[in-house]
Amino acid sequence: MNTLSYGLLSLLSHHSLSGYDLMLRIQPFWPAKHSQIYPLLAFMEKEEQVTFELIAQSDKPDKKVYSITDKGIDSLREWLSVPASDPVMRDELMLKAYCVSFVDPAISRKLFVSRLEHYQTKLQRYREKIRTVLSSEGLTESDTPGYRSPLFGAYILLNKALLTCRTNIEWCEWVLSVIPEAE
Amino acid sequence: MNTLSYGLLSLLSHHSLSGYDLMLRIQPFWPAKHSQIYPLLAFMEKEEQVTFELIAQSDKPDKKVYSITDKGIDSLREWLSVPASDPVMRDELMLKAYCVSFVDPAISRKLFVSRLEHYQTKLQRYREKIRTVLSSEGLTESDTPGYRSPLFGAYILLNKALLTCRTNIEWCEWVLSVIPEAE
DNA sequence: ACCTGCATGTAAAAGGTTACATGATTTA
DNA sequence: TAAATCATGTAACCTTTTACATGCAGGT
Repeated sequence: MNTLSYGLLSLLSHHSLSGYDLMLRIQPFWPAKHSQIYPLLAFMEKEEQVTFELIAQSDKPDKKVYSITDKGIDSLREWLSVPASDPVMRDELMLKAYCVSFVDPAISRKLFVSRLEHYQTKLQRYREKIRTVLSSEGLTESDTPGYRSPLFGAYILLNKALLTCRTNIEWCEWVLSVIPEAE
Repeated sequence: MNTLSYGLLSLLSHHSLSGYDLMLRIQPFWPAKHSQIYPLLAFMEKEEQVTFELIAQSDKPDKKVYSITDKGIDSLREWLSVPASDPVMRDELMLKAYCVSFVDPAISRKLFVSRLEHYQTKLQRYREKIRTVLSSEGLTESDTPGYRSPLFGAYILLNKALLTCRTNIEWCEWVLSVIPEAE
């Protein structure tokens, strides 16, 4: 049971999901490929942290829908009561930023322009997401789901994503303002 | 030559450094242990991206001080002209945040309080760092190093670190304000 | 016809962490 | 006296990515 497996339990604590859906949903918080998820789920099932039900589908391939067990909920509670380990961030742009002076400003600008676009696209997606999540429970954008609401976790995470995106956009724009257009 | 090796070249483009120093300096941007750095440096030396000089020390252990070669500078320029890959962030707290409703608010609060303290400590360190970096070239806090200044990279990175720290502090404080003190 | 999405899996390779190994000096 | 810092290295282990493998449905 590593961090990723607790992440899967965390997602399953709200809804039952297929391995494929789990893979898609965990991306923003803990990037992982299906090749990592599927064997982990098999292991977690053996450990009785999750169970699955085979769902036959006619239009799409059949799927295994996983649910958290009572034992899984216990694991989750225990995991929540120990402090979270430090975040790990690896960003190639930070390594490049340190030595941008070695190339022409036009080349440097491209790096930050494409990153800026990346964050602008993400911001759009998060904005839409927060609307759909809130409206799913009949809430508007000025409402805050209460602590015991099943939406609470998603809500605070989406707020974090929005704040982070905006900060990154701000930084990219500032960097572009201090790199000359040409020399 | 993977991303970490370019990161080492990036650091070496400014100063010659020992493996130990490289390990310490790359931490904020691309966490890596010495056990990963030393074999990589040996490989990079074989590839003629770097050279090293054995420096005997009396008070401390002897060290290998690495320098970037002309071939290394060429690699760096080429690497800078291709777009940076997407950043990868893995934060256990994000996984926990999604299911905090499963435990008592007091337990949840602890998670965010300790993370808040973590970022406050980091903010202090970055504030000191930016002062020492700027004053090393006789600049004050209102000055911005020019694009071709050897300080430019460090300066934009420290600004990013400050912005990110402040955003994270803001978010932790907000989360603590929406988690009840007790139920 | 070809690509994308849905859906599951395995195998090999690369990347990263922890542990083992050594040893002097300084600080608590 | 115990721990931390400086300094380098290897070996074992775990995590993550890439590639291999299959197959149907729907859109361009």
